[in-house]
Amino acid sequence: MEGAEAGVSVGSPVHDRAVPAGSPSSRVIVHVDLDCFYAQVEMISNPELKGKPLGVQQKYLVVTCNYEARELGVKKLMNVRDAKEKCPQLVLVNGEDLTRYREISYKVTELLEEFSPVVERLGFDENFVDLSEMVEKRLQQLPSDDLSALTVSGHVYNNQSINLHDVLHIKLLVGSQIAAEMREAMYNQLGLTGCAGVASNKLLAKLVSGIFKPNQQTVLLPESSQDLIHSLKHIKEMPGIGYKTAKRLEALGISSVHDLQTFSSKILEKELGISIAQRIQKLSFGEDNSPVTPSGPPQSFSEEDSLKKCSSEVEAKSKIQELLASLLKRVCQDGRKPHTIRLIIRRYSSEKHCSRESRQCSIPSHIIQKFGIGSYDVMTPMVDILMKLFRSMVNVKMPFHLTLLSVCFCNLKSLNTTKKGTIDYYLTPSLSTTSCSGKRSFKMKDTQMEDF
DNA sequence: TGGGGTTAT
DNA sequence: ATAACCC
Repeated sequence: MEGAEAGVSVGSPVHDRAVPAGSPSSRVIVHVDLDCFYAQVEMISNPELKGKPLGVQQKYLVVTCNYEARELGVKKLMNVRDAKEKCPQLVLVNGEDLTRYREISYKVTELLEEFSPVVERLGFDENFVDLSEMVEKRLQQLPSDDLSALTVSGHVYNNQSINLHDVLHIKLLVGSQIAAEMREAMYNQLGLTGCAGVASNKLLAKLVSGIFKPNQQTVLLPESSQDLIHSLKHIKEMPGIGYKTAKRLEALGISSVHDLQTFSSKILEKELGISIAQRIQKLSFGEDNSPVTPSGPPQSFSEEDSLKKCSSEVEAKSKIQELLASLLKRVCQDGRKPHTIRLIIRRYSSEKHCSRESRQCSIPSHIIQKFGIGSYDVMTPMVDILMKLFRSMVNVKMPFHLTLLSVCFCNLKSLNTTKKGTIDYYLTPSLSTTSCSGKRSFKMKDTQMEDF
């Protein structure tokens, strides 16, 4: 029954709405969430840290910490001074350089992609995987009447009992087994522990993954989804409802999930716009039809540094050079070439919610060509471009006070899709030179094969 | 609040 | 280019 529903409807849009949407083909989604990821990476790098309360520090904040530290009262995003006061034995490591975290983060995503290619990253430490197809295959290969041998892996939300005659229960149960295999693989191959949540959509999978917390997993059966969403004490805890939307909802007298469920749709649409209103009101019922969108390689690379005070052009230039140098290494390893560069600043302001300003421009093609090679200095012309962007935002003849500088490369294009068939393509240095440790793997090879 | 990311407008 | 969201 699922295969027939997957087809694209040929009806008019009007009919698509009137018809019950071709019935909601049931999905099995897993949300995988690593335990205090940065702290885990640090303990792998330096095993002597294991067993001690450990915090990862960025500037004056403890951005994350291990469970030993949490038991002693340290919280995420806690001020270093407060953390040291609460927990004088706290060991701190600097986590401002994200390189190792980023590398291991992508190893986790790649490991999950081996189970099913449909993996969506959320930050460095969370992934969604659509297990629907895998579950179908496993059920088809099951010896006919052997359902009674199936067992759930991990916890069942609410301790709800499983009905082996209910096909949705069976699918989710198989999903829980795959989730356990994923966590086993993460531990055996990468030494990482994490939680998993299995449910029929991303919202519910994410919410249920946090129910049993370090290194455990939970499956949500459909009959308990209302209990799960009503366990949220405030709508701000609903993924997809952020700070701004929560404030606007509160102004309307909406603070609980139940408030949002029962609020007038018409008024909500008028207040928030039809798009946000309809999306978040569906979320309040636990409904989320958003697909698991494969993340693939990153869309952008950026490096930023927050500063106490940057008030001269010379200071800015030297920071920008640092940021750019790191970015160039990353871009070189990636193998793709950025066609756009952006400079972002944050100006000091007493209490206004610190917003950022940015200016971007395309990178001249003669510079793009030079990205892979070491013989030509790409720093100098890029710094010149960035300083022009800088002066277009900051009047350097007037006093200024910046608290953040950031450089972003985006609009990344693969070598083999840009101007293929031109002489440039065959002469592109980074495919033949040794200056760049070509970290490109089979994905690039696939597209190259298609091209030839 | 750090140092990242994404999508929508 | 900004604003919202996520971690």
